[in-house]
Amino acid sequence: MAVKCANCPLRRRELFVELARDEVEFMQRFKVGELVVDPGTPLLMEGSNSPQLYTALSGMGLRYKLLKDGKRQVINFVMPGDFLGLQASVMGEMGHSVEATSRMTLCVFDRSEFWSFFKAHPSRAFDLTWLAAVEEHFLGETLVTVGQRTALASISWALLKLFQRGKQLDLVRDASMALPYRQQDLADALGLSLVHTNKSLAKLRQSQLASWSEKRLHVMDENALAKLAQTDAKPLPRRPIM
Amino acid sequence: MAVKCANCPLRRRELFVELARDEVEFMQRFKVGELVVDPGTPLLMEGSNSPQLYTALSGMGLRYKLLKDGKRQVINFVMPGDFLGLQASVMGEMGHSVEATSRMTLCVFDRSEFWSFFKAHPSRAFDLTWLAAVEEHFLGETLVTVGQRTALASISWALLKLFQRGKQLDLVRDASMALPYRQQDLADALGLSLVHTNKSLAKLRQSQLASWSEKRLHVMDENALAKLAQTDAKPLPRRPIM
DNA sequence: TTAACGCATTAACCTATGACATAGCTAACG
DNA sequence: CGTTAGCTATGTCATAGGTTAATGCGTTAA
Repeated sequence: MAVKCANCPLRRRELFVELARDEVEFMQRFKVGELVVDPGTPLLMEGSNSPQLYTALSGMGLRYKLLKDGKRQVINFVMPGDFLGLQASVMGEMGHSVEATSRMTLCVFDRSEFWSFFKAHPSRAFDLTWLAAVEEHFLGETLVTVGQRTALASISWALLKLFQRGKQLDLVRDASMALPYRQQDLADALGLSLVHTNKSLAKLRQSQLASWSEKRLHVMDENALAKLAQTDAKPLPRRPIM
Repeated sequence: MAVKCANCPLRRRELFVELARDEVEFMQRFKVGELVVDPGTPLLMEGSNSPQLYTALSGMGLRYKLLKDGKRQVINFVMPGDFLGLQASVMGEMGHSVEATSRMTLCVFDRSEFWSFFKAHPSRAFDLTWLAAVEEHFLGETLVTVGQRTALASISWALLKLFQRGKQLDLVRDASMALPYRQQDLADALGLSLVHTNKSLAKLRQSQLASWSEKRLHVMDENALAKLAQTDAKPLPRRPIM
């Protein structure tokens, strides 16, 4: 049974900006249902123009691109609140694929009504653009990481970001959260080899700043971790949720 | 004397989707003038919330981020038709800085009217989102490059993209175009050292596929270059222009 | 005219990271 | 209970690319 948008617990999280009541009602009209998928399920395919639009409600996943030689670049980690399918809606095709890495539940929207976001509700159209800008902003930071930081700093940065995201989604208990990814996923996100990722994770664990094993991330010293990652520990900017 | 939007020659280039007449008139109302800047001029600053919004009309520039240790990541190369300042408009601050690397002329829009794009003209709001999605798409490709490709392939990829962009902007004559960047700029875009970039450029020159020197890029064999870059030479998708 | 500067180029040397090989752990399955 | 498959962990060796430094060359500034 699908959650009514009016009762959506996710939307109330600290990370998200508040919606006016009429905006919530507006969204409710587009919600056609909920989808629950198992780990490994592909949700969107690069190059496709699929009619689905989702907001992740729970669980996690990956955005990624594949090269012809089989290499994979993970573009981003999908967490609750993320909006999936925007590129296909505006550009006509997805620039990357998306798949679940844990059991996920997704809010499904009717894309044939997408255009009415723009026509009928300017504030929601604005938020859509905002979301795209947030994504662009984050990809810029990722590029800095992959291009300029050392392996250890990259890994620290990635774990820190995931942890901050988790905190604001209320996924953290006792400085620890579930992180349902494989080391290979992180390696592919940072342009590192699996082996080197593994070794760097070990080093990080020894440093007592953070540890990630058995699908759980523990962060012992967020500030020191941020320092190692050559960044500051300032909270993530708030953003809209669809 | 500023060009009237109705007569804008840039908008007619192959790269851009066509605008309806009323859309052109709508844009004209926001155009407050034109700006001409010299090489090296900063246009937007990371973290700032500047009131300017630009569309590049001619000349080139860079989007980049700086790290505290002085390293720089070039996020993207700015070419005619690019829209600058969107992030600040929706998120409240820029995620990167922008500066000119050649003499540039820019179309200046009044940001205080930005909101009326959404309220008064849904199709233009849609295009704004489209632009953000295009940028996100391109950053994804860049991430693949920096994360997965070898130095030579990265450089081939970057030169190919710049060349394709140039072609569609009608900047290419005799398989060659102006490319007003330093080797350091390309190095910072691809996460490579200056020295290694220089050596790889020399190798590319020897291979007779492409050469870039004295601020001019020559592409002798686009398909072979694409192959070296591990990509295909398909034309860039069309996109809106503001 | 010279000095100073920015940029391209080259060479010598070094290291962070990748590739390969192997082994152990855990979960699923018949 | 043994087998298989997927993942993590570690050691050794190889290399792509980084770092440093020196040279040259054209342009600007005094």
